[in-house]
Amino acid sequence: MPAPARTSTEAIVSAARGLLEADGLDQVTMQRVATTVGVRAPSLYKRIRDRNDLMHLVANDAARELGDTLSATASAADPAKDLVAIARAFRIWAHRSPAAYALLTTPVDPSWRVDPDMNVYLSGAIVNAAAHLAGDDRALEAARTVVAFAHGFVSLELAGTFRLGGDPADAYEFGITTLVNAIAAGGT
Amino acid sequence: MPAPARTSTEAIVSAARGLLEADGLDQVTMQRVATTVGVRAPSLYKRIRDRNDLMHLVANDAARELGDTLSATASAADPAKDLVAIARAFRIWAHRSPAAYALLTTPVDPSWRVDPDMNVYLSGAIVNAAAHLAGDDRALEAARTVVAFAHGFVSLELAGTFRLGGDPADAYEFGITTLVNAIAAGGT
DNA sequence: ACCTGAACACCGTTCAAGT
DNA sequence: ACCTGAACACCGTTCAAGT
Repeated sequence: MPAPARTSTEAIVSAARGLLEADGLDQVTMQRVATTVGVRAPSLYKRIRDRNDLMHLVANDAARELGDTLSATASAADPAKDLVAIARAFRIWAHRSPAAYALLTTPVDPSWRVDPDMNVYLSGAIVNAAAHLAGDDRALEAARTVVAFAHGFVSLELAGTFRLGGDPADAYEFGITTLVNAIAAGGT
Repeated sequence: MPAPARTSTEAIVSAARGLLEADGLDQVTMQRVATTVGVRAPSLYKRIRDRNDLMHLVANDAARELGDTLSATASAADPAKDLVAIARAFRIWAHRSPAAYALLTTPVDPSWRVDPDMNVYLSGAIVNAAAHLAGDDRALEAARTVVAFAHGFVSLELAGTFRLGGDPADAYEFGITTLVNAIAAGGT
């Protein structure tokens, strides 16, 4: 009784994320994921509990990737510049992975939410830069404000809700800069 | 050959929205919607094209309702106070209809997006107040900034992404006030 | 130990047949 | 003109049977 493992959890999550970004959420079916990794649907249940669990893993995977990106952006030299650079990297990542971004920020089912510790990791770089800029006691508040604006802007932009006149990149840059200046000045 | 209309598009949309808010998006099935309005699933297709069309109608309905709420909030006396009051009403509405809010702002399928004119109506009160506060030429920019922050904050809050220390209502109030002040001062 | 076909309970959607 | 049961192609998930 041999047991040739023909796939892996990693490959399954990666396939699901690929389908998500390419064809949208409702094309991420167990059957399509299975055939993508070269196996039949029932075999997936050896590695994941169910489809909700799979979506949760995909969300976590995207969060880790975004967290890595933001961490790699901070240079720790100038906190104000870092905060702007992080916000910029945040928007660029979301534009590259719009479906994963939506999954991450607006889980369709509560069980899809990323793990708490992953959320901490995800916001680490921003909170760190905010602490340097605004002081430890105001770090969370400042980080929250920046994240709220950045997420709100990107989310509306990706959803196509913006009746935007000018260049969105300029508007984003302007909003973030204004916010960071206000934080540095002790405003927010 | 009589033809007793046993339901209506309005009743169908209302039932769908009720199910959405009560049991979540994937409980909004054609069968449950149908039995809720006292009919069998195939009959729904006499009034709506398909499930995507139904979700689109639900999103539009929610947008109209939110638009009504925001319009009713503006008093046109003090634009700065109006903007804060509108932002407050925005958050309260979202908290009362979290599932509809998510549907509205993050459509799972592109076909669910609210109609362009409904989007204009939805942002009307905010743009109007912003115009009074910042001038016509900066109105859109100012409105966009406020909406980005408000949506971002509420969205993260509802998704449970906030590692929030203090009272979120206070943090929201503080952020909006700071933003409105900055706009009034010509900052953003 | 992993993989599979068959089966079950569900979907969305179509359509011929009823009134 | 609207409503319905039956049917079709799909889901997610379970499980006994294969190797």
